[in-house]
Amino acid sequence: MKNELPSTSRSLPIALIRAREGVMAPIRDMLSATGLTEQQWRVLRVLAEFGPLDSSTLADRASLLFPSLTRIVSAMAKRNLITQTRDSTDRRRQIIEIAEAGQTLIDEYADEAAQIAGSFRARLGDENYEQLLDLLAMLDPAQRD
Amino acid sequence: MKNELPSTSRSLPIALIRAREGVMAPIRDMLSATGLTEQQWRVLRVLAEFGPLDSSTLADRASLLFPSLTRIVSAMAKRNLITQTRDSTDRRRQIIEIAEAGQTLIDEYADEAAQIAGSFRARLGDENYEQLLDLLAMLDPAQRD
DNA sequence: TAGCAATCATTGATATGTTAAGGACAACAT
DNA sequence: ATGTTGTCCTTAACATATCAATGATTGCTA
Repeated sequence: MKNELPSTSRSLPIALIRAREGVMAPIRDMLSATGLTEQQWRVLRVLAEFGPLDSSTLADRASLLFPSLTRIVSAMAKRNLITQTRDSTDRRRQIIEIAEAGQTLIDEYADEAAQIAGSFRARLGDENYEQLLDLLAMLDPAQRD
Repeated sequence: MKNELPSTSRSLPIALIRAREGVMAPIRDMLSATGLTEQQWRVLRVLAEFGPLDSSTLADRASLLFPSLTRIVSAMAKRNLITQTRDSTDRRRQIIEIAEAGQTLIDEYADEAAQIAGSFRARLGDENYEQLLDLLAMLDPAQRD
């Protein structure tokens, strides 16, 4: 039996890309005022929520690959948005913590970011929004079990 | 009234990224055997489905920005996967068409790609899968109206 | 305790995403 | 026919994604 490729208009990868474009557009508009990239914002968000983290955990929670994280963290440290500390018991590890300037940015833009998030929830409706998150989680390789 | 930022674990942008990772992983595994990138595969898929297209339409249907498309198309033309022709009536435009080698790749891997797509549909169930596509479409800026 | 494998992180190389600027052509008004 | 404006596409510049290779430590083991 032969499987037909779905039309690209009903292709899951393409639908995910387009949805992401739609969601990120207003966020990027907001971020352009901060000088932060989307990924840098994600790093700050995670650090603000969970406190100091080692690189592995941070990479995991911000959904960034290690090589990207290395470069992003290094750029953010130069701007004093975060601090990097070597773990004293295991010098391979690195602890990353949000710095004052980073926390200030978060505080300054949290409201606007929350409003953007809220606008998408409003567009879909609460129930659809929650279900979308649940369905997306089912595709997340980290949560498959 | 104050909006709270949602926890990153229930953040829509992050959920979209992770879902995309999960969906693309097996596709990338497949593509590694072809020497195609994910985007090149998408270009071939669109051209195979719709026939020869001008760059704008192709960019739109493959969800690629123009600068990316320029580079991708140029790389694919070098490998004779596609052909580029200047539009005779409007020399600004370019018509892009799948070439024999490109069509061969599509034919060769269509089954495997369809099976991967089918496995995600099976994981979510038909109904959930369709609803996911519908919800994602609601976030697509091109379909908002 | 010297050697080796495993872990954590960085670097390199190539492709793409993103924004801004530029180049070529077309359509239109004067 | 000329200049202006708009459209289609490319180039440039920078940041990120991805995979592969390498460096730096640690932990284990003979």
